[in-house]
Amino acid sequence: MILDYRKLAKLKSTYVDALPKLINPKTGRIHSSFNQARAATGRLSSDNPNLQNIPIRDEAGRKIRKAFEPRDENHVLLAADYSQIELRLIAEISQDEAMLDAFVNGHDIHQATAAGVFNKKLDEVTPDERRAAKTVNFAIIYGAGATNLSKQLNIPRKEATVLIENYFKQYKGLKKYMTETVEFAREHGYVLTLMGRRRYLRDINARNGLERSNSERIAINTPIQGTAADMIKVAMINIHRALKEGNFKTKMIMQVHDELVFDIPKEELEKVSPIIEDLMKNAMPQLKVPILVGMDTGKNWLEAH
DNA sequence: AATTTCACG
DNA sequence: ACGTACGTGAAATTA
Repeated sequence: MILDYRKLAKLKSTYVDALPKLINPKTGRIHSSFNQARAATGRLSSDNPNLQNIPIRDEAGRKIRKAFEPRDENHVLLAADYSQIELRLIAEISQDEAMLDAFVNGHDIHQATAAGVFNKKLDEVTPDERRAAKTVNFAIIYGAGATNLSKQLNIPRKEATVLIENYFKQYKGLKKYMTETVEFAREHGYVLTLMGRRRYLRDINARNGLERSNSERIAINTPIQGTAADMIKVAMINIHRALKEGNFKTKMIMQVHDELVFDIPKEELEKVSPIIEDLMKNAMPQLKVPILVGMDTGKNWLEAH
């Protein structure tokens, strides 16, 4: 009951009460800031208000997302998302054969991972196994250990250890990438995204084991999260230019890490949406791994997903 | 002013 | 032997 209460109190104080106060009387809209040099990985952040943490995961929160609408009834919102961008990029960066293969062949990556770690054929994977494999995929990106994974999956630590072992048997290239990235960081004191942006890691050679471990996880995660950030930034620049050069009235109004949101006059939709899709997919055209973009429109932000 | 909690990717 | 999942921002609570 306390948790239920807090869930609603959070939504009320952070969104329902706060957002209407931030509507600019001249424009009738909320004008937040997107900070370009704040997040250590190269992501954007958003504040005043933060538009990158508008609820979506549960029913009460979805009602808040519904309140975000296009400027008028002649416009629609379009949301364009990169599909599993960080997993695709770890496959690309590590050049792991099995993971690249899964993406190239258009497999469901979580299902493919489940088949590997549970020693099953693709079509024999159960929904629970797929869910567990999804958690493992994300745990790996963040450098989680067996203790954490066991808590996430509500299983004994030993079983989590086995899952991780099977995972790296399946994706040997990922293991290699992680080891080599930490070695690179120890030697140079920084790590790199695919586009060459650096993040320095002061504690990578710390004598304090916890500090060192923290830095090692950052070393593993930053090239992935940071490359995804680089990619969407390139896409945003190219899209902005294309909208300008085409004299479109479409406005790019939000970015949420792997998603762009546009306010589009209905009559422009047919012309503009393939341009957006193309420029998002091809922001980094030299990659082996396929990059997919999902797109949807609606009369509010919830419907556009 | 610092910490905790919780919203998102 | 133990223990550690990455990146944010806002509101409420505690010091």
